[in-house]
Amino acid sequence: MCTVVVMPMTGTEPRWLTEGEQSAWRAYLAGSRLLAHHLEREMQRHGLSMSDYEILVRLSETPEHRLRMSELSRATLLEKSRLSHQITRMERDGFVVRESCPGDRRGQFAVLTSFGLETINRVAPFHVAEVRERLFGLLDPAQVTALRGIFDTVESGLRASPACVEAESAR
Amino acid sequence: MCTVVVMPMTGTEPRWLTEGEQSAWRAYLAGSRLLAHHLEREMQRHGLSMSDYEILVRLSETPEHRLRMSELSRATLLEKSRLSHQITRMERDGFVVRESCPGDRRGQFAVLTSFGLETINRVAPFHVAEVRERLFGLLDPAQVTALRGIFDTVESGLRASPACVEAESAR
DNA sequence: TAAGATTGAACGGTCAATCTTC
DNA sequence: GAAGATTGACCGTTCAATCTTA
Repeated sequence: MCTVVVMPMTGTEPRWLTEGEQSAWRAYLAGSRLLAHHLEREMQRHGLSMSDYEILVRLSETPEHRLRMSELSRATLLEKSRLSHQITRMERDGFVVRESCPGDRRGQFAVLTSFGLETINRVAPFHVAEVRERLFGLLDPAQVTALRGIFDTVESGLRASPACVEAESAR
Repeated sequence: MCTVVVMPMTGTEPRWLTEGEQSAWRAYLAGSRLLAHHLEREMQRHGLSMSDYEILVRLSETPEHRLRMSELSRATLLEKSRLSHQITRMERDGFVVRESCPGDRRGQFAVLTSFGLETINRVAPFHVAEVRERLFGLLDPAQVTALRGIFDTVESGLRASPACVEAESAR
């Protein structure tokens, strides 16, 4: 919940949210927060954070099981310094290794280890089951379609904005 | 993005997400993450974090501009130890003060200061404008309704689950 | 000079332990 | 013993500075 009061709309540029928008906003904030916390806690039962998991997924989806740090940063929306710390921890835990990049000596690859691959293959079904149990299993097809439409729109809007281009530079 | 691959459904208990679910899930993860980061950054331009903001809102909505720590914890879904640290910082910054509770000597109130009230009144319109620009201004009425329905459902589902009752104890 | 990437310090969140009062 | 709340240590994220190669 992050807005103050409901007020009547005054024209083409309303300063407040309508009642419907306000209740939608509060539902979104509460629901998405609870869902994120829940998935994080469930993931911890397998010894992973959601960041760990997402990186394992991204790497496992590439043919060579490897991705440049900068590409991984863009794919996951993680700031590059955060990703660097993250990969350091995952290297310590045996999920990935770093390899230098032949064509560009500034570049580094994050490469999935066989242990990392085993881990993602083992854990993924549990995670999918959670997403199904807590989200898609509760929604009808129209809601699934709406969910996609809403957040595709939000994403496009933000990617087109100057503020986002600015934030790109950190990735 | 947090699921592995798309596979055909096998019966009543599908182990994977359908293509439609998968694309909805990825859109949600990307869009909600970008939106949260954007709102956080915009809020920082006013010298507040989103947590600061939410607490100021909650306190400003009560008649006496005060709330017990435990109530505030439940309202914001913040773990009680996190809330305690948070209020310590906000007290340092002059937004709130702590007051002991007459009827229950274990209890503490977080109380909005006049500076805190001025701050929320000043900042709220900017925040509402951002939520409008980045979310509701891009959606049609049916999408707003769907957003509420989806996350009300998610919230109800999680609140009813044993895992959530367990997490309650930290609040 | 810009791009790719890393580093360390500071900050915020989490966890377990603690303290007081009911 | 349980409820309300706090504390300090640890861990992850952010920010600014840095380093290397293009």
